[in-house]
Amino acid sequence: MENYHMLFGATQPSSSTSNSYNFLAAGAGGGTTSGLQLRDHDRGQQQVGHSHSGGPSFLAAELSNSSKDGGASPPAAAAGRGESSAAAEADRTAAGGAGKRKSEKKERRPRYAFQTRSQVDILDDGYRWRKYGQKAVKNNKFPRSYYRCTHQGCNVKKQVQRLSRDEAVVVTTYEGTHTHPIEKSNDNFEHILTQMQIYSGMGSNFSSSHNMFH
DNA sequence: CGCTTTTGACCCGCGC
DNA sequence: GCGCGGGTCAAAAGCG
Repeated sequence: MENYHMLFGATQPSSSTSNSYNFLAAGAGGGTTSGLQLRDHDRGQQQVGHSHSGGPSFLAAELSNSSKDGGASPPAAAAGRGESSAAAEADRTAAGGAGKRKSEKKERRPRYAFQTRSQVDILDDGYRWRKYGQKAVKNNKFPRSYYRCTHQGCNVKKQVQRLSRDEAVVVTTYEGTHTHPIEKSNDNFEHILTQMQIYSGMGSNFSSSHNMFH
């Protein structure tokens, strides 16, 4: 499909009081990353959706606006104990004491947030995910679910959360890029569009859906 | 049977 | 230094 390049006006760097409302992920070939406020991210998104040009990417606002986390959140960085996956982490080393995080070069993990309106929490994006955790976050009444791509060597993670404010809105945050092709046909992708509508918290008039993907 | 989900514990960074 | 909040692991249960 084409690229639905919808960049937002980007707006100003806000960061002033209240929620952070900036960053977004651009999608598609014309992708433009506008100011992302997320952490690393260097590869500038290499197609999230594989050959399909990534598909729509949107941003999410207010994932947690309590006191901390004005918009940036700790980059994960493989904490956990013990080894974890092969990919590159190893930092923690055996010394349980201070896990200094030196890592030299491999830490680039782009993050993309989408905000969609859907009745089902997990949208089928063509990849297979295994849930590895679920936690309740402070300001939301709905728990946040953590998924990881099951493909070997692919450390893409994703977390899904529903806003307590709008039960209809589901925020999906992807972290990392897939290193393998999708296993499902993309036709399905259209199907997923049927079950949700892209929702933009800021503009609100992104035209409403369906028209953009035909 | 194999794999996914479930669920409590653990761990870590940061704020106080 | 302690506590909170959040992210991940790992063991057992569930489901196809």
